[in-house]
Amino acid sequence: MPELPEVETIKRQVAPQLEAMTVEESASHPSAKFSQACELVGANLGTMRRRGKFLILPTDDERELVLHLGMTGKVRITTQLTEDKYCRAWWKLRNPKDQNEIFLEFSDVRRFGRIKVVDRGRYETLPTLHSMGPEPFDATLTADSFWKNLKRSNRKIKTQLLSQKPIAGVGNIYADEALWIAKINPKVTQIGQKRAGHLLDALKKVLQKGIDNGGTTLKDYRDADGNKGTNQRQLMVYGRSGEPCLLCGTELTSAQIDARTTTWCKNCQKR
DNA sequence: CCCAACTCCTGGGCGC
DNA sequence: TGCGCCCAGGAGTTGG
Repeated sequence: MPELPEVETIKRQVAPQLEAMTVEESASHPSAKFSQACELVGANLGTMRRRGKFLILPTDDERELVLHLGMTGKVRITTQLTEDKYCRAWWKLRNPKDQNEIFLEFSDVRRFGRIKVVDRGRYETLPTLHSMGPEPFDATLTADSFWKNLKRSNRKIKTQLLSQKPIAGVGNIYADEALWIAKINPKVTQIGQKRAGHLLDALKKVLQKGIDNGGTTLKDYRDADGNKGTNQRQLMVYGRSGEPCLLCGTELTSAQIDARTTTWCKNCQKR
């Protein structure tokens, strides 16, 4: 499940190869989730950026290609179209300087991913992106602003983190890891200012470590070069239900919180 | 506006 | 070996 570190890793790999390329040809899966891909033909590409778990590729005609990898989405750049029954869209790109030709491919087994082409900055059709909270490493995100944003909702803290509103880019893995580090029970609905600060520190720490390790590969995730990340070796709680807490030895608990498997230590993360 | 419930998808793991 | 069942879960949609 690509979260911020996985999407950031992919962005860093492909952004330099796409810049200034011209879209010559495109094809996509017929589903409305992917079919807008073809609207990009004729455009010249700018610099890809990441916002939360979304990849955004601006064009010189004031539009943007918006990609979301969902659960099993993969992005790669090739010199020849890959034979792949799960390829949901591809774009043939030409470099106007040296006439070199490459393909940008979007593959997604489970089709939870999405491809949109929008006018620049117009994200009304992408509600999560439209109301996305601050980037974790943005200077405007402080312990105080984070705490004030969390206070506005009375939903469980785990649910709030996954909503993308208090902070962008956090998914199930990094949410559980950060809550464990900050010693916060995932079911609490309100936390104090000081604990909010600890949680923000923990989130930044686990996300930065995830980026440094090239992402977490549990099963499906691969970077744009087809390689696995190594952050799965660093996980403290995710996927370790029933195993001992690495801090106190207590058997880790797991339960569904708003239909998401959540793992935590009942001793270290008391209500 | 907020929120809860439901939906989308398919490979892989499991029990029998 | 193979069948049926269930699981993984981010974000869009819908209705209250």
